[in-house]
Amino acid sequence: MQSDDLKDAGLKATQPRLKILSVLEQNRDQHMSAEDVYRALMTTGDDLGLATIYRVLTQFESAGLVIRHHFAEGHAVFELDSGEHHDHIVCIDCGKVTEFVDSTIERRQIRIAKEHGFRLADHSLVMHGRCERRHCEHRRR
Amino acid sequence: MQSDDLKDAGLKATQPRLKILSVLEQNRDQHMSAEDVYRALMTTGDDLGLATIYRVLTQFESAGLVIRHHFAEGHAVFELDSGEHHDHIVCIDCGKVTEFVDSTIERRQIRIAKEHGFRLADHSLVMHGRCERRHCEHRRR
DNA sequence: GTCATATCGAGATTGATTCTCATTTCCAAA
DNA sequence: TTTGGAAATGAGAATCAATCTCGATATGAC
Repeated sequence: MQSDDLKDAGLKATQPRLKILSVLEQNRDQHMSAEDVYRALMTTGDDLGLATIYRVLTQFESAGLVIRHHFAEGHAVFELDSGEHHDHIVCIDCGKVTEFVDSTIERRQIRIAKEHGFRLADHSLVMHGRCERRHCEHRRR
Repeated sequence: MQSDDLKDAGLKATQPRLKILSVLEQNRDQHMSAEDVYRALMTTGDDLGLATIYRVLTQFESAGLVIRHHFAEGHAVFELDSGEHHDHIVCIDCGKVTEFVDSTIERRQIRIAKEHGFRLADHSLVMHGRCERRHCEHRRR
């Protein structure tokens, strides 16, 4: 049950937090911005304050429930932490995000980081390109 | 001569643009934010408006003179386009940026992108990690 | 149920960046 | 060289995402 997830994370199981967690679970395949979560809750009649969304998402991040990404130039996006590491390709034009894992790159990544004096403990890798035209119908907001 | 660089790029060779270009050239090894450029010019007594810095950097980017990066969460940084492609590792703690090129990763990168329907024409790759403690003295602003 | 405490929400605030528009600069033609 | 008009600049207002403040409210241990 979700309220246990929250308690395990050391957070009280409040209505707002449960609602936000629920939205994230219903959109496991998406990367949602705070604004996205806000709007999703609006449509179901749960209008939480935007400040709360930001605060709770940050708490979730600290608790290891979600991962925060800074893909595009603008706003941060969040995804539930599945526990399975993966990297991302982001379309420069439409913002579409695709996940992938490539063991060759994983390996070299760690090696290169080490060569340059970096510990990749908390690593992430983002590639930027342009996706096929047909995906670009929904332009970046 | 710098004014020719500007003209070749289709930009009038104005004083502000020459000054900004000059700052970037004097800091080829750095990644500078608009604010950094602003402060650098302050110290030499050339106080351009911050709006001008932002506007000119954007023009330089469109003209292909500089590359804009969005490494950390906050502000964008710029570097003169050397024409030689390279990728970056950014320290999560102090913001230190290191450049590298790895042909294995280059190759797989293109392959992976293609497999996922992306054209990597204008690609960039950023890794995030933590650099050796001793580099972290100058904390991120 | 009661209470101390954690949490919430609305609105103010911040920080980076962009926009507006009156003034200034550039440059090519006279 | 002077001049006219387009392009560029600067100061400050506006914007946008995100954070902070603080009085009001909900949570959960007792």
